[in-house]
Amino acid sequence: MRYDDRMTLRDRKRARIRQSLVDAATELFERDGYEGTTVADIAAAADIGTRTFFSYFASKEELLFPESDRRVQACVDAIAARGPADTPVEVLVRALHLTGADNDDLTDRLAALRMRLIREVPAVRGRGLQLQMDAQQQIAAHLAEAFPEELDKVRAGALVGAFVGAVTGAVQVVIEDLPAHHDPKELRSAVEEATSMALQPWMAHRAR
Amino acid sequence: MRYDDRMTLRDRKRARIRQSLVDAATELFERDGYEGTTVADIAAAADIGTRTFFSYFASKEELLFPESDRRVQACVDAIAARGPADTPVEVLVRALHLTGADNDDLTDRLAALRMRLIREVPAVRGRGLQLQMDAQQQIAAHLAEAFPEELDKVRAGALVGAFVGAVTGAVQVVIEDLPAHHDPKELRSAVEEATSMALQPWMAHRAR
DNA sequence: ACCATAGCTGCATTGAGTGCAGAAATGCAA
DNA sequence: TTGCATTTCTGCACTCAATGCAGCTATGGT
Repeated sequence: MRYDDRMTLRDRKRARIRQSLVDAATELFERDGYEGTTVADIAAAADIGTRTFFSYFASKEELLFPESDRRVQACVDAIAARGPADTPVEVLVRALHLTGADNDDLTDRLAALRMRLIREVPAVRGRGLQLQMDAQQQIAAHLAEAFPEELDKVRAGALVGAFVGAVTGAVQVVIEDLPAHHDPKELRSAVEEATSMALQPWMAHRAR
Repeated sequence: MRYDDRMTLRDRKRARIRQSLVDAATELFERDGYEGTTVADIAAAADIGTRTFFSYFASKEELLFPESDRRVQACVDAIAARGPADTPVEVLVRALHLTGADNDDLTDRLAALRMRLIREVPAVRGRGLQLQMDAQQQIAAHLAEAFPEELDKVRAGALVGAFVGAVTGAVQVVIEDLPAHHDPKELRSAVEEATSMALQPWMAHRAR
């Protein structure tokens, strides 16, 4: 038996189908819109039974947030990789900058679609916010653990919440003001600008 | 025609039915749980047709957030009522403290239920977060307008986001650590503690 | 008392999501 | 390869939220 296939056949097949569901959904959402696409359509496009869809994704919205864990994991890793002289704020700034900049080329199309649907479809926005809150909580827990002397759990929650809230609040304003048909690159740079603007107070604090 | 009845009969009737829907929902959610209660049940308890329910509330979740505008309005008013020497941070701290403290006696039961369901039911949490974001955006817009020299729109978004995010992040941690069967008063004081803890960095800034 | 209109209602329909039970595919051992 | 145990897939039936429509009822103004 080969070892370098990192999964059993079952798992590889499963991963393949999962991916093809995301691909099919991306395609269909772009063509017919989110509400105009049914789960049955997506399942059919990926050639599985409608019922089976729900053993891959718990809901239609989840399709837009595959690997939501990855970003959180990256943050947690960034916290774990802190230097001995780092302050919580420094670590957090690094972690969040990193999170905002992880756009792989492959996921780019999905990311753009997601951004648009978060604006337009309440159900999607709701799910996205929920995932964000969950991520915040995990990050806060790890941060509190990493700096047991400087931060208790509640303070860590407040700190992370303030950071993420600042970025989100700034990005939201920027997105709203963007012309309806914007260049994806334009959005990307606008988000980056908003992010650094939001984090600026803390950066100044760091430079003291 | 009497003038002191501040609405037409139609509107008073409508308001009465709306309230009785909220009351019925509160009752039923407490007794049978959120998922265990159908919209049809609620409509029946308020003695209206199931179809009619949706002309009062756009969705089942809305029942838990009646008058979500009131809080926003209070914040906006607080901004409008600023003194000439106030800084954005000072105004915002006042506005948010006020928002957190507006528990009327009558809405108390609903507020407790809402808090619980936000924790337990994803759909409710999602809706709550959405309303929060909308509120943030409105507040940010007004704040930017009130301090055109100190803040542009993006910075206002970041500032408000940071405040609300800090409070929310802190509160979330507190709520999570609370024993399953907690005294409502306990929760209330915990939330207040978390709030002031979250706002502390800015209060210090103000005191300089 | 009358009429125009706003609001209420039942009916039918769509689509998400779940439970269940049988069929099919897979992993494993001989 | 064959056979067996277990996981996964799938169709079917069902519940419930939500919407469109068409007819009915109640209200407000004259």
